[in-house]
Amino acid sequence: MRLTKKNPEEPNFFQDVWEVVKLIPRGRVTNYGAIARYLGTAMSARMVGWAMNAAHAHKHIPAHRVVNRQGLLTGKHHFETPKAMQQRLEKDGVKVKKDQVQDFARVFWDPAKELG
DNA sequence: GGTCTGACCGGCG
DNA sequence: ACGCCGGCCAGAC
Repeated sequence: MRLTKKNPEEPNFFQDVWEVVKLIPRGRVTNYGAIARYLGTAMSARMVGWAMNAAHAHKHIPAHRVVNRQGLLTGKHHFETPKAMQQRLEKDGVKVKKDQVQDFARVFWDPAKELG
């Protein structure tokens, strides 16, 4: 099934992404693919990133808690300043070094696993 | 309306 | 470890 506007019955894809992102606990991070899998669009991880871009303009969403599969802060250039993402993560208690989340495996939060 | 791009991912050589 | 490729799908041009 597709979560697009072609299927009006399905909830809005962006909204789903944002809700999941809001549920990320403080001090934890997740990645685009995990969110995509949780929403049932495993191969559409790119759309999650694209949704994050839209989210940035919309409301206050902890977009800094979403990194790529390696734990790299690939989206930092889309924040107010390139350093904002890392600063917010460190404020959450997540160590970041050279755009790389430290102890990534440990702070990783998988919605499909945590939420069911 | 074809073509390219993207805050990605997994697989393969 | 490294690079390349195909897949996904919404926008921009």
